[in-house]
Amino acid sequence: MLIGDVARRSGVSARMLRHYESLGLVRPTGRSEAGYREYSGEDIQRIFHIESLRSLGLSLREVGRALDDPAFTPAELVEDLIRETRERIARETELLTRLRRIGAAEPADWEDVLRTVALLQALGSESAGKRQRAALSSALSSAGETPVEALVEAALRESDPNVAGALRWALARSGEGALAPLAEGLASTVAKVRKRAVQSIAEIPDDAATALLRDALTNPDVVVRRYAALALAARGVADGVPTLIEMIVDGVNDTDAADALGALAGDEDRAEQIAGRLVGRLPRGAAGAPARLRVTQALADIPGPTTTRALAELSHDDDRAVALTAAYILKLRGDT
Amino acid sequence: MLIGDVARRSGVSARMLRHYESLGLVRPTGRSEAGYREYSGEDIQRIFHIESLRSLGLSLREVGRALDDPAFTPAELVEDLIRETRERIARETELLTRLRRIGAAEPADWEDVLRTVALLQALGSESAGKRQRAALSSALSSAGETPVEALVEAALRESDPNVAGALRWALARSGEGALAPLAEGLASTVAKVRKRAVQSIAEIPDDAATALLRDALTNPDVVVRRYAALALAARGVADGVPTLIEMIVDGVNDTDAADALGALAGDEDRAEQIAGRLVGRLPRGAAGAPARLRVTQALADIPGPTTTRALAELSHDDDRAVALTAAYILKLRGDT
DNA sequence: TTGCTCCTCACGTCACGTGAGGTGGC
DNA sequence: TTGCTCCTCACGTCACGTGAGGTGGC
Repeated sequence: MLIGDVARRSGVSARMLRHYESLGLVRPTGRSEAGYREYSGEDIQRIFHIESLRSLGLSLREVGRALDDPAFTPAELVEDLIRETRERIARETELLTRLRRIGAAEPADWEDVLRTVALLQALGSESAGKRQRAALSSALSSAGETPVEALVEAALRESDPNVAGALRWALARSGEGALAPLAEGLASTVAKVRKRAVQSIAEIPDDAATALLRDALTNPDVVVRRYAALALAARGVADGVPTLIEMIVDGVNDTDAADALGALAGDEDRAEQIAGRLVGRLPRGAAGAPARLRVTQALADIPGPTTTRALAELSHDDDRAVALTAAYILKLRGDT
Repeated sequence: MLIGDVARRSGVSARMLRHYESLGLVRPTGRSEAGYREYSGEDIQRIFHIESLRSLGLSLREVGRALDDPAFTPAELVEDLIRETRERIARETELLTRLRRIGAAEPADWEDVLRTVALLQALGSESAGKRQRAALSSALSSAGETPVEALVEAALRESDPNVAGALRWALARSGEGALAPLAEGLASTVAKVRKRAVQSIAEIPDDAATALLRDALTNPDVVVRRYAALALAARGVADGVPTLIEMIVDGVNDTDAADALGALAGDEDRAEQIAGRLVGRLPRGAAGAPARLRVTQALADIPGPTTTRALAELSHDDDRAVALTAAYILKLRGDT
């Protein structure tokens, strides 16, 4: 078969067939009188074998060794090819993410692109100072210029508290785009990521963030629920009251929780409800004394008759610290 | 700054800096008396810009246009880059799958590799004939030579009934490796894939396949449950009896289901149980007559006193077809 | 005779690396 | 003086594409 036919059937150009020959990969079995290359069936088989190996990513040199050097065994090379392919995929995937973020920022010119590339690079930098500057510059730039997803990713990854603060501030100013990826962060398998997610959401003022915090009250992670409850209380939303009360009973961040309850107790009806719930969770006995003391202290910020009655009773508590505290609070309230 | 310093700080080799210059990308602002290139701060900025754009996958030519041609706007090019990156990832992912399958077959030499490549290619071919030949040759080759995952993938995708049969046969002979990916097929979102998966498992004789079929009895897809029940009955496993009875009542593949029940009724106790369940599901009234007829016909294959009593009653059924059929079966059984 | 195929030789592409042979600055 | 840096010119790499200029077969 002449070279043109072989090229047509194999999909390998005549130029490449000659190139293969010059590398010693396929040597046509014969030549016609006029010097035309004549490929035999075996030659064509060989060409298909070359193409098969090339389709796996072998270089022409490697193909040559594979077909002619019996000591050149596949195991190791195939392993290398797998590793290299994985690495390429990882790199390309990372590139795709960056490109998508740049595209999403709808750059008007290449300067916009360069700014975004620099920002993304700085957000992912090893240097906390660079990350900090990037976060601040992103917070100060006008909305839509920074890829929000990248900010969220950085905020969920950031361990430096100063940088984290700057990133949350930038997120709070970045518009609604942040909430969806932050909601994903709440479902992360990594505890720190979940915590950073709820902290970031807590600093976003709008109603959608509030709704997300409400959802977070049913998050499987108690840390998330606690942050959500505190943040909701600061917005005047009482849905997190049971969580806040548990925090007081359990002695976890109990002064913050007590402050939050106090803030919610501005409304008279709600104050009565909170007082009732707090009193209902008063632990009994000597073992319960520390928790009883915390609940007593929390009652200090809750007005209303239920609290007053409870404090009067607590002022005769078996535990001296509880009794003294209750009496002191009662005196301060001036409604003994 | 001289070229060596610039190279060290920017990570771009001196050779490449000269190359950039020859392409007109960065021209150092000055030259020393001895002809040394002197780069200014702006030049270095420019170099970083070049590297930023190259990191996005722009060619040097594209970088040049981006930095110098105001009409060359990013939107379109970024879109193209995204598309091309996606395509590369898709290709690389496909390559990785092939490489992994080849590696898993543990080829001793490159001939093994070539055989596997050819087989994978044939299994994915457009030509049903090629797929058929590949399936048969894989079924006839010794175990471990064919990447089982590829066979499963082909079997779950195959619409030609002949090829599908050959693939299921190959799978049945391929060892246990097939069950895990077939189990995934049972959970596919595509109905046809689920059906092909259960049909393939049904042809694998070992106990693990039987266990998988048992699990399949609780599959959300009724089609899967039915195939599983039929296959289990053929293995003497009675767990699918309720499904088989529903098939008879609903008139879906009811003769196969009746045969399956008959096969299970070889055991005396089980025959009584099946008969009891069948009689319990006898629909009443004129509207139920067709289903009643199917149940009656199914009872023909179930021995035992419960069946005999039920048939005696059915032989006086209001529906003439039911009554005649019951009477006829009773007569055949010879225990009127 | 015409159009097609084949031949060899060789340059171009892309983003570089690596010399060779020579010179300037500390 | 020595070692370092810089200069220009140019070839090599990898897997090709694309001629140019010439010839053979139907």
